[in-house]
Amino acid sequence: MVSETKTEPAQAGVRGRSQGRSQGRSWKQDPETVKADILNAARAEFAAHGLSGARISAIVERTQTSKRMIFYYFGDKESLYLAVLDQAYREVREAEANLDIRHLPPDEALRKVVEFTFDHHRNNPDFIRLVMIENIHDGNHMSRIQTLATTNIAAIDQLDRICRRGIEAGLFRPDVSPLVIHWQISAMSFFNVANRATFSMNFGDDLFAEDAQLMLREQVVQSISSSVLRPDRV
Amino acid sequence: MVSETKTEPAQAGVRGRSQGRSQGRSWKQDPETVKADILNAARAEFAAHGLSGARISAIVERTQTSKRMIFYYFGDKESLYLAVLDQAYREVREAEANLDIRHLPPDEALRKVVEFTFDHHRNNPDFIRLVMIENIHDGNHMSRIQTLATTNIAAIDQLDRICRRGIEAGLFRPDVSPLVIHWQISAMSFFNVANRATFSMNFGDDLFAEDAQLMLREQVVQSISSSVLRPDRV
DNA sequence: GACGCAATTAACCGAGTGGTTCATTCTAAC
DNA sequence: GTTAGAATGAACCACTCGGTTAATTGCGTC
Repeated sequence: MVSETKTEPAQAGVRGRSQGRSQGRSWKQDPETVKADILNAARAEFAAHGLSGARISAIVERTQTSKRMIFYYFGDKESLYLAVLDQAYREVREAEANLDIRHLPPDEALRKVVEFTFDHHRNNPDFIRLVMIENIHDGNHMSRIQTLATTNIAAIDQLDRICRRGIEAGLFRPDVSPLVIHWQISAMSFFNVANRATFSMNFGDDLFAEDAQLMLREQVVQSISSSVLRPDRV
Repeated sequence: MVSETKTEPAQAGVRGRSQGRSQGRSWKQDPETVKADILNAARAEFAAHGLSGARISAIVERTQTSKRMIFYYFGDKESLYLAVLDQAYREVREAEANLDIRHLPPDEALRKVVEFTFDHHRNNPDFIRLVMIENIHDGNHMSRIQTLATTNIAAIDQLDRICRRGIEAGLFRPDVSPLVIHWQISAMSFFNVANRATFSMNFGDDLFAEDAQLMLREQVVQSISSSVLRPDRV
């Protein structure tokens, strides 16, 4: 578990990069890489054990750096946690923005969004765990992140555009609410990852096999569709 | 936050009970009450701050007892957490068992189950938080609770009976899966409470006003219904 | 090539934490 | 009333953990 990493051939790329700007540096004095290294280690540790459960020493062990560096760059544990949370949200927003569905008909666009969200959550369990943890803390740290409330509305905007198009096309009910749709999509996609442990302990893990997951995803698509489509268009 | 509670008139009923058997005792030597008192305090503290975030001293403060008593009765922090979790699940199962829907037609019975779950989760945020916390710990403690896997299948059985009746009546699709239905109901009911903090920070708290919650609940009912009902019976 | 500052290291620290020791008090049984 | 054992209180303790101090090294600059 400690993994001495002595004479590791590939050097894990952390100290071996620096190709961006100051390339070819010998071995030290590389703040950006160190910061990124710390951030990644911290993300893993916080996601695994929560804010209070995470140990600075454990973060250090996941790192090529020393404990001193963590406080040097991030101040204290809570600020580090905040930085991790911020970065995680930033990445998710970025991924969302790269989903191009403007050319699709509304119902197919909606399906795409559902499938994307479902898959994305599955593929980013650490992000899910960070959100779980932040909810345990009643979102107290998140409130200190600016750029959140503003940019995260993009997800709603996307759905809003789909809904408008769907209504115009006479395909969707005229009273659909993008916010509610988003709530439903998130709920099932999130729960699927977040509550896997307790759910499968209670009811078995059949639903988490690959084929069952595909089936569940399709179930979510159907659920959302039927709340959105006009009764006569189902 | 500390609340000295000195000369509290009603004595909070903790030391004032003892009517069960050894009634009228003066002031001490009341193990069952003390244990229950500790358990309640611990539940609140663990639900508020998680396993590692919870402080024994904070639990003591929520109690009429001393720290010594906690370890005397429960051994260590983790065992206390386990006892809390166990009791919480027990209560939920009990509540579920009291929901009598055998006399209702299948579609109405299903609606009742959805509404019950949605409301129950809303009304028991501490339970939700405990489950969230346990999921952060990958269900490692829960696995030590016996009586779980066995008795919790009751929830599925209930749905299974409804589904069978629905299929027989030609009302439900013949391929409905009670497990999947349960997954969907749980997902939305759980998310609604668990992720309230982050969701409302991102998208506003409109959905959590009382009327909006009623609307959401109805939305869940509709969602579930449309996945279950035969297309020609919607 | 000395200066100055950023980056880094190693050792250290005090508060807070889970948990314990030991003596005392209560209660029931004889 | 004595006694045995459960229940309780007060003080105590070892140690973990977040955070710091102070000294050292790398490196661009004049």
